[in-house]
Amino acid sequence: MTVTPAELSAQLLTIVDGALERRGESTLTVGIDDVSLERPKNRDHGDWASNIAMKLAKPLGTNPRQLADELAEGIRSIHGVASVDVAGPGFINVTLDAAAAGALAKTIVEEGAAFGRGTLYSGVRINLEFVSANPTGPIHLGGVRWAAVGDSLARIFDAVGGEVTREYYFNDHGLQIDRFARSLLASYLVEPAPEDGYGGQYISEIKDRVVAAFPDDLAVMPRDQQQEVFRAYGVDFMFADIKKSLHDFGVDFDVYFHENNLHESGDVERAITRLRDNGHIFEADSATWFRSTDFGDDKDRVVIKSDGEAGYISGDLAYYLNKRERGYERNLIMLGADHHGYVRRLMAMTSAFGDEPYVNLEILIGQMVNLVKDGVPQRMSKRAGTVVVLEDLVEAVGVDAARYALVRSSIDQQLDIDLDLLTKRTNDNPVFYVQYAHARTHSVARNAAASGVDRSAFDASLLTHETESTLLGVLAEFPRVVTQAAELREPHRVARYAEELAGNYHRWYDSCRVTPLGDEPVTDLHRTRLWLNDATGTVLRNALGLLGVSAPERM
RNA sequence: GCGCCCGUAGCUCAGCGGAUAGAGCAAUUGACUACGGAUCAAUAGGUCGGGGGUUCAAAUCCCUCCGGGCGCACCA
Repeated sequence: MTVTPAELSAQLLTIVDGALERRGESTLTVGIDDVSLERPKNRDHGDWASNIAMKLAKPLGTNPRQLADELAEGIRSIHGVASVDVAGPGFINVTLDAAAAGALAKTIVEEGAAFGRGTLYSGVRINLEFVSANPTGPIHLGGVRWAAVGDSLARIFDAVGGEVTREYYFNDHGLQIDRFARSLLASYLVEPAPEDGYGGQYISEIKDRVVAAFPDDLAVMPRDQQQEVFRAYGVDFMFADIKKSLHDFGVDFDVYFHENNLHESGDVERAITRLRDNGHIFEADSATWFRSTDFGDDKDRVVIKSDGEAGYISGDLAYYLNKRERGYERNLIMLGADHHGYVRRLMAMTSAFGDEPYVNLEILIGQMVNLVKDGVPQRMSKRAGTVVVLEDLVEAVGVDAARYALVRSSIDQQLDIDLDLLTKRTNDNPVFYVQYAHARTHSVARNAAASGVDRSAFDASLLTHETESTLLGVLAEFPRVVTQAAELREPHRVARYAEELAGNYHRWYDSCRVTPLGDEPVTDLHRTRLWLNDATGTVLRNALGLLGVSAPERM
């Protein structure tokens, strides 16, 4: 019978409640989070530790060690607990017996891909918008980061029961697109690129494709019609390219939402009307404004400009309402640090619609990606030809290495990408360390089969080696890591966990053999270890899966 | 000036208010006639940017100062 940290926590909660009851304490409530056990860094402190006695000592007006002793007494009677010690200022250290801890290996193998999944967002409809790069050029390094992180986050939400929609906001309305069209046209007419336009090789390539695809004679058309052709065809081509490169990167969106729809469907007017009805709209300087300062924004925002055109925020208003009407209770948008100024106005909008900011709408701000060469940050410049786009990155290091490098750091941290480093010194990217560990589990399993070791027996009490109990402890943490990554919106936790697991596996491999040496007989210890080996492979595969990184069986 | 993020080992970065702050790379030294050496073991390397505060306990929370990045339009 398996003893998981979750079960242990639940039982500890009962014990704590009992202690509170004996004291006649009714005002103090203790939740499951308060008693969640942590894995001590130091092995001498047992398999699991709780600080609950220290937390409760003060409100109860008691001595933490005394309380800990009392709780420890109860914990000793839990099935599978080998020993309980009270240490330091009042830590309760729990050591499991080998059989109870080791049973997990079998559980994991039997659960397979389901191990690690949770229920945090069961049935919750989540809309996760990310990348959303303008279709005016290929996806740059920054956008690639959001692609990797966003997709991984979506996988994690899915793993904890969320009904996730990956959404790409396709900005096909407004000035940027005009500039793009004018740039294509200029290229076609062999004129210099517009001052505010786009340059680069891809412009001329797209131009050629438009010319090839357009059925009629472009040359005889008036200039404004030519530009319209380049706009319509060019955007489609660019967009198809973006879709394809994202797909090749392992990122597929469920919804590509066209901003134009919001303007054409009347959603924008409806959104403004709704705000007006709620009294949040005013007229000034012949423009129409949203009084966002009523909701904490630092200035009011123009929704209809004095020239009658919709202000930028109008699209956001309509888009948010549209998402809400499509039934998403949680809407997340990932943006780069250069957009962090939007957060306040978008939260003001959320409040103005009567929703709860930071709950119904959440903006995840990720810091910028720098291209580094020989330790020196490179200014990414189109003219200097130092722009790195999605395809460049994948071509240089491959999808797995690229995704892993982008997802293993906190998004709060600026990220340096050194292509030479990632390419030449592959050890600098721990993805290979993790993948190798996974490949090794399969290699071991193949050898085991060849030596006649199978999973016909399982005796967890045999898993007594130090590296085995450590490995089991790490395996047991996986579900919590996934849940925490979902709660905090931090996929990098899964990557770091995978590295830790891989390290513990390698160490175990080094000291515990699954296949017998020479003519030694096959024993139940070998068979049981095969379960542990396979369990580790399963968890490594599950973890890499959450990152969108492959788990090769051979390397 | 205001706002957001960052400052942890030589470098790149983890670190959920807890026990002796960790990993990879780089450095030094070991381990293959043992399931793959893309591995493992060991050594060295830290005023957790500075200063206050809260707490039984602070890298973690609060205040402040100093550095670095980014942003503050009737542009999108």
